[in-house]
Amino acid sequence: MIQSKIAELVRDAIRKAQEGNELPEFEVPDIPIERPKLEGHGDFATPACLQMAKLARMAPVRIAGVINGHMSQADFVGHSEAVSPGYINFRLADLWLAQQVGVILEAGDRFGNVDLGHNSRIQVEYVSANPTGPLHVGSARNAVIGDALANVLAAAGYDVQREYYVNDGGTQMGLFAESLYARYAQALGHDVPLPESGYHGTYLAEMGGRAAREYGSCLLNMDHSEALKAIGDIGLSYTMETIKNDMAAMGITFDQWFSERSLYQGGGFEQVLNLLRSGGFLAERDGAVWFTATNLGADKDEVVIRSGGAPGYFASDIAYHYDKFVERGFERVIDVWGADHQGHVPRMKAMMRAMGLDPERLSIVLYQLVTLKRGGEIVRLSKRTGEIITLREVVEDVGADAVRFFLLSRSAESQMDFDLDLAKEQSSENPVYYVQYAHARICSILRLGADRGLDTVEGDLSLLTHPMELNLIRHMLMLPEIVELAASTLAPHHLSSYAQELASRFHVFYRDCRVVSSDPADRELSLARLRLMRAARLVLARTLHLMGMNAPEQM
RNA sequence: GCCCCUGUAGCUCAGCGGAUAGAGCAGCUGCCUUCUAAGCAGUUAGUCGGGUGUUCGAGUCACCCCAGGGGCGCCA
Repeated sequence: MIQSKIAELVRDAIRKAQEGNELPEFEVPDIPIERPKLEGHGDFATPACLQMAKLARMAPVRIAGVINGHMSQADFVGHSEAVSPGYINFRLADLWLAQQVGVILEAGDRFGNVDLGHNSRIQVEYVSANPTGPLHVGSARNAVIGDALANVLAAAGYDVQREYYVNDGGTQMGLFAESLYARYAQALGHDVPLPESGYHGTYLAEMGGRAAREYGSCLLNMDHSEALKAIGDIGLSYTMETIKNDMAAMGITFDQWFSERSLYQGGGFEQVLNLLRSGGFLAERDGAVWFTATNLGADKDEVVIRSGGAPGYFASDIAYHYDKFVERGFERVIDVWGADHQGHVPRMKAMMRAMGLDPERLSIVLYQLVTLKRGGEIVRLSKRTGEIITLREVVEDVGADAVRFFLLSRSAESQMDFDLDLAKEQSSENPVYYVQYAHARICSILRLGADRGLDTVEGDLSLLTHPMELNLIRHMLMLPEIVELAASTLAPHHLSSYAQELASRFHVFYRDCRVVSSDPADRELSLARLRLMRAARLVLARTLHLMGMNAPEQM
């Protein structure tokens, strides 16, 4: 990346200054290259001289002046200057910038890629909501963050696998089966009450009716535990069907749907237990088997096998992560969790240590829960009581792209309100359309160019000298930095502000620069600008796709 | 009580230890005979919750306090 090339120039200049005795000898520290906030400060700047003042026993400005005096020429640097209080500012060369349009076009869909991952295998596990009903809106943030993260990591050079963990075992699943059985029996005219703590949503009554239609009364004659097992599997297939559809409505597809039950089907679970036991990480207490996480830095121990003999959820988590790292060999795993599970994180890290794995290989991205509102009123959600707003409703109401953009425009750790009424009202004012509109406008220009028989390949890029052309190109070139930032900090929200700024620079360009001109004298400039448009479209579309959004050709 | 996250413009939020803290929305004022006005330009607006430190330099790091959210189950 260009930053490292600039740092190299600076290091080189320092060395020359030292050889010429204009600077004293000292160990040269790392040279930070940053993006100045103010446009007047150039494209890049280094505050290195501020840090070197002590080492050199000179005023920072003087150091900067000396170093800048020894700066070598480079095709990408148009100008560098030393300024008070001791910065060296760099401005990219206009011609070099213009030529980058060709570089972007050549890279095509790969523009923006960086090699952080060296093709190492990484898994992103997200959504993973209990299969006890349709997805509710709360899962939307998880889905959007996880999916964009997976996209960004792929762009950053990782071999990414997307996974949904299906909690098809455990207590909640049992309750679900009992509740559905009641609804099924009711649909057939039998007065079977819903369990006290069961699921009361209306969707369950519909599922009961469907089961009654599809399977008749045959389950009623079965042994009750057999019938529960059967209705549970039927319900599971129903919910997985809707969950997959809901995800598809958001444009999300998983590489694997991993069944919790499958963890107990081979001998894998016993193997992991033995591993922990032989490491001395298990203890019996009150008839249950505990994972002694407190010995590994966590604040609490955790039950693995309940006193009734059934494995607890943490047992599944252990076996599941063992499977991820050891059986399937992922080098890194990212779990996307709601903040209501944050207390669980230290035990997960402890588990990694107990299994002899570097805890750094497991990253848990926590996002704060979204407070749903309707006309300013907080909407409480619970699948059990049936108070539920489904993800599908919201997607159909507000639109998948708007939901994605909104949820990606804030960092995961920020709490946010999602007012469903407001989202609908504002949808025409939503920034999502601002960005997509820019893309549609570019497409419109390209269409006109094609109509006039102008090609988009031959243009002479050196004709791109207008400040707004260069302003646009400057920002297009930042995509790789954004990908690197988002991937290394696991924070895909950086994409949305980048997209907005990119769209803004295009709109300003559009105002000032006519692309397809009817004046024959402008033909060469038109061709050059059409190439620019093709590159701009590429970068904008790539950014939208990284966010999981569509890049419409018309609006 | 203990642990985690958050507190930045009227509202919703960006902001990798660096220069004069930004955007969108809302408000006000202008701009369509030429590639989409879902656009552009101008304008109003901040003790960065409060305090003390660390540093050449703090919205950013540390500690304390205040406020909001979440967690502290043989639920997941």
